Amino acid sequence: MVKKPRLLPPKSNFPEWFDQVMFLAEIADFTYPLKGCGVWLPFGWELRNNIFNVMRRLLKETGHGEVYFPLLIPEGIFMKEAHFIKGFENEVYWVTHGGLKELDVKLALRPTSETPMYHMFSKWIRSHADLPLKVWQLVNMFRYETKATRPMFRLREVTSFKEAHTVHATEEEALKQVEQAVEIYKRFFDQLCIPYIISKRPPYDRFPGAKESIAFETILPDGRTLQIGTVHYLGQTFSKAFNIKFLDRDGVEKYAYQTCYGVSERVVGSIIALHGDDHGLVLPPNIAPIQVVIVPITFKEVPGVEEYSKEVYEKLKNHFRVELDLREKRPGEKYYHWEVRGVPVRVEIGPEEMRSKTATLVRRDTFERIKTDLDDVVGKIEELFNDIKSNMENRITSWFESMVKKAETFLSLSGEAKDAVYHLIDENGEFKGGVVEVPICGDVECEMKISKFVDILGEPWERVGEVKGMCICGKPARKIVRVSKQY
RNA sequence: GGGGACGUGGUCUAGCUUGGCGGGAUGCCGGCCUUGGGAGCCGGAGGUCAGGGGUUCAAAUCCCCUCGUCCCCA
Repeated sequence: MVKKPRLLPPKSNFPEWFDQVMFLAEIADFTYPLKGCGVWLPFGWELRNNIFNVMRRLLKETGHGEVYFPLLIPEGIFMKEAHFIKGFENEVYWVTHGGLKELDVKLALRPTSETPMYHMFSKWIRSHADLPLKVWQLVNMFRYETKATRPMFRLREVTSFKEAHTVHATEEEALKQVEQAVEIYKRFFDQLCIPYIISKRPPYDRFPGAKESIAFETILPDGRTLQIGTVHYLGQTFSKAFNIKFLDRDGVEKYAYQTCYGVSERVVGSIIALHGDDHGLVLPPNIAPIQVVIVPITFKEVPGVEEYSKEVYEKLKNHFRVELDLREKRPGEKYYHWEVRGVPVRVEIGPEEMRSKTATLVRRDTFERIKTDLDDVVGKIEELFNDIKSNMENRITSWFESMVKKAETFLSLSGEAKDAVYHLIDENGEFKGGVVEVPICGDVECEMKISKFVDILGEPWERVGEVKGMCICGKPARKIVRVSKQY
């Protein structure tokens, strides 16, 4: 029997729960007195590093080199591409002073690194043999958000911005790279047990300067969608602005084709938000900072339990990230302590286990207790890790699929609610959450009408079959768009 | 851009109306007792009441300014 926790609000109260769990699980401290900025705490930072190491591995496997570019960008470089300037003019921090002296050239704090990178790319690239160029970095970036900021999800200092940038000789190659980027992100989110949909953003919602923008979205427990990754095909927009040219085999100098793709600490927030429960975090074992915790249950009149728990620790320490909790606290308090931190497996060691040379394993995801012989404990935990991961996947996937619905039509022009709106809004007009796939004719005016009610995510990236149904305007539909409410 | 609310030990908060010893909860430290789901008891540390100025015999409290945070509307 598992008791209900007292200190953490129930997850059904998601905003409160999220803020509290960040604090109680020692992920981050957002009491720093600056809007949109927070402090990563050791446990949270380790979780963040484990998550981005999954990405690091994937990018290395696919031939991306890790780099570091400066945070400060001279104004002249920042201002080279018109779409880009326009897209970021409202949210750039500018450094204007060095000490007391006003700077001759003001400096932007990067809101993303296209401009400094592409300035350097134009120096590095001379011939087709220099291509493709594929680099990435994990850095902080700054955006002067004017809307309400939220820990992990909308920040003024994004501390963990993974941005990859590639340069190619041909459009065909660059488009192939876009597909590879999508594949990399799929594998990344799969390994983190984050469910997603992939949508092609409509032209008016593309990254500034991009020819195509593809977005990964997940759905948070309150039903709103959260963009967790983007892949952009840039064409020659930036190569022309930054003069990224190469001499091709045919002796002709040509502008290169580019792509870029990014994710941020929103993935950390998503894992916390999607898998957590009333007891706190539930983490996939592969990224959990502590994978196994051993809690000895000692009695004054029964000596030897602590020694036995150390024996168990020695058995496990070379296989897992293990913590042996010898603090002088009662077992119950320790259970709550490690549960809120999402430790996947707890090992309880008391007099009974000591006598029988066994261990009691408790799964974080289901609280199920499993007894095992000490000799089998390593294999049993490995087995449990697999079970936990697939259980987490299964239960989040079935929830997620139930949140993505298909509609036959949107709503009539008179404003009368029809199919699609019923899926998103209840009888009282309250947002129910989720995503609806709706057939539309493809005229921008119709999309504009729809976007007065909901946010348009774009068309599904995956091939869709024959499109049926009717657009808001009454004409037969020719494509599908996904709509929702976004963060 | 416009409007509103708030700022008190680490965290949360009472006190402000009507000026008069800054109190509690939680967390932290020490001790006793205990340990199979946050137990209990005793003791203790911890404060620039956001900052500055003003009114007053006296300001967390009233007035002004600044800073910061949150919320609502465009």
